[in-house]
Amino acid sequence: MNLKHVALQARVSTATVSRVVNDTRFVEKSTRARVVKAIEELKYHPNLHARSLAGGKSRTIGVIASNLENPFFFDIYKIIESDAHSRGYEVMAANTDYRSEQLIASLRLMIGRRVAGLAVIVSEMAPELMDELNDARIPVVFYDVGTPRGNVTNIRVNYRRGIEKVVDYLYSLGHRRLGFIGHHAILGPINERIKAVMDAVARIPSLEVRTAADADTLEGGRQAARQLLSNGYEPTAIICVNDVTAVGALRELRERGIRVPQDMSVTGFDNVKLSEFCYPALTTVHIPREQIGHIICESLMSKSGKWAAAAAGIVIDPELVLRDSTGPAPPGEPAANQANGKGDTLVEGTRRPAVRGCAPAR
Amino acid sequence: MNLKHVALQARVSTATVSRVVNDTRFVEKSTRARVVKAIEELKYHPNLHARSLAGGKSRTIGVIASNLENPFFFDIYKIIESDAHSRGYEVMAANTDYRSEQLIASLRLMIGRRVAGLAVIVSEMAPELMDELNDARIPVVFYDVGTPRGNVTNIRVNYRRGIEKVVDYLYSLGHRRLGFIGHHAILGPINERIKAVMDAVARIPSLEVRTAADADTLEGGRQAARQLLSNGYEPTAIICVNDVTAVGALRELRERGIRVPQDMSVTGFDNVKLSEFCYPALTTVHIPREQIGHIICESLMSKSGKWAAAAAGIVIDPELVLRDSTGPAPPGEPAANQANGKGDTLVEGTRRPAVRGCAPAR
DNA sequence: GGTGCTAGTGTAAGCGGTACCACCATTGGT
DNA sequence: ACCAATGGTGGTACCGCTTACACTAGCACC
Repeated sequence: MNLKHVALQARVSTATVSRVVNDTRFVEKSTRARVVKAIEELKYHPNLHARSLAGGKSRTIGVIASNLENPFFFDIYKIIESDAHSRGYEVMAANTDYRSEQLIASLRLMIGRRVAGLAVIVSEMAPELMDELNDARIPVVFYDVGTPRGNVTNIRVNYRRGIEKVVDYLYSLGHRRLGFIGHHAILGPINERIKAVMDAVARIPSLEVRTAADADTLEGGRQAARQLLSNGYEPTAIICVNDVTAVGALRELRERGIRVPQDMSVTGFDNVKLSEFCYPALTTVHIPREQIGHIICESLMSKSGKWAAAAAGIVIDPELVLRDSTGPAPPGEPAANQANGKGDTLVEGTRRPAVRGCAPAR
Repeated sequence: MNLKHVALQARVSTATVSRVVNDTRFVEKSTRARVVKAIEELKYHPNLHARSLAGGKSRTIGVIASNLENPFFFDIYKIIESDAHSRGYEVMAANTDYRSEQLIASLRLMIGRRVAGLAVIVSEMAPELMDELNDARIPVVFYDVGTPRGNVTNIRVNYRRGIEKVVDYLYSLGHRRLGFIGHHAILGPINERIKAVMDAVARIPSLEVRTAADADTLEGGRQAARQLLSNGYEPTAIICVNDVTAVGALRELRERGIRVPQDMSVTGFDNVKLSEFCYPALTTVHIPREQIGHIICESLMSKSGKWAAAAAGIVIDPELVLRDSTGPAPPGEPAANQANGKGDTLVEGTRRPAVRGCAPAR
């Protein structure tokens, strides 16, 4: 069951067995064959803990995400995993569920495992934790939180700019009363996102907005929509913090007999695959998850720190993707300025001719 | 930054530090305080590899799934994770992407890490691997593959029965030409599933069916639907291997102007949350993922093997869930027997009155 | 005043590998 | 014939931690 047993069986020393297993140095063919045979007979599987301990260096990189259930996170995870595998690394994932205690636990776990690198893709990040991480001397990449320091790289998305594009676009369609659907995440960045929405709206005097929040799930989006619409407030467009919650909101609207986009426009965020497959397809904001994943791997695993240094300040400018869930504000609303005068770079999605009358009868 | 350093700093022995860290035995208050202080000052994080190695026993359980991107797998994973955490275990996940080499790699990884238990939720499983696992003396639970043996428990879903219920239901609605959308999984069980479909159809003489397959993703479902419909074959109902591919198929149909369920009925499988949120909501078959997750944890982590023994033969009988994606076969089809005479247990989903005319104009 | 507990602590033997070093044959060069 | 490489192998000191065991006080009990 361990090296010694195999060595005994193959009548060699443990060192030689180790050489065979790791394919290092020169081992005579016949000896190697004996060892391989012994390994198979004894069904020997090297103890990875012992290996890591003795070897000192780890070949695994950790990924901590807020909610792997959301394809946004999972897509990034997958990229990291495939990049890592192709370089001979393993990947360990951990979910925080937006809970900071869980983040702490996961962080300590990763440090305890002495991972070779760590990607932290969460919205809840306390400064103390960053210190703790910094002292652990592990290469770290943060997405969307934290600040670059010694061994930590930082990738940011200009979320604010993305929201502005959405708001401007909705404004150009004549929408004046907006709703925002967020998700529960008590700490920093999410509030920062709500703030981004508030600020984007505040730039334009005639706009107003109300917010609601629930879990970062389909059901959460639905609940938030319900909450948003339950107070007599009647927005003509709902901006959702991401595509998943947007799909949740779509369902609530459908069940209320509110047609999208005729009666109500809805926007998502992230441009997750699902946003193309739901009905109606979501107007959303594209976040280049693939690129993000690659950058993370690059700065975590490339020997030269050059790239990492370059990436230390990377900020991504997201693009608007137009699909079928947005349209002109319903008539009876304040006169609309239909021109899209903002000069934003719009990416035309797989948009089809306006769709009519598709909500189920109540 | 190891035990010794801490011991030195706190002027105690390494054993005492270990006792403090693990909260075992009796350590005097003042001593403990000194140690804790030293730990914090030195930002000490115990090396988990060393711990596992020295301790001998592991507190982590492994989960290997075919495609964690599919909520079916992820839901089970989440249950396992939460159950495990509440018992003080860690969880390590691995994805195989339906690739058997990846399965082998993941399996060896888990064995190498000496996990305390292993849940294998995949469709690709070669017998040799089962042997290898069996010899590793690790408690294992298989979902849907393998056979119970020494330390392996087995959970099965009567997939065949589920498919029969779907076929019978569609038949009762007058459908005679069916399509089946699967996904690429070369090995055993999936073919077994296609076989289940074939058999279920073969029971009823007037039925015919054709199949298509692509990846287990939204896009894959769409491609498979495209493939299915591209040969001049005109089914009136499409049975999908799971909800995700069904949602993919829905999109393809929508884009072709084929109305669901008026022109075409579509069914999913699994009853994933998404199946309620897509449009139209999917008629599907409920697989109790929560129960499955709990059973897995129970048989992996309960000290008494009683439960495990009981679970060794567990077979789950899935239930049909009716929603909006199925309806009577379009007129012009062979006379339909509208009665649902099969006496199946049907679960009435959140079904709303028949919906009309909702596909976008082409 | 021994004897037997118990609480509190130190010592050191592993856990299963890795990797450095030493050693022994062969070689081949001079 | 001698020495230096070189291929192939064994010996063994760690890696950082847990844990059995030993030891020391202090205290209650005959």
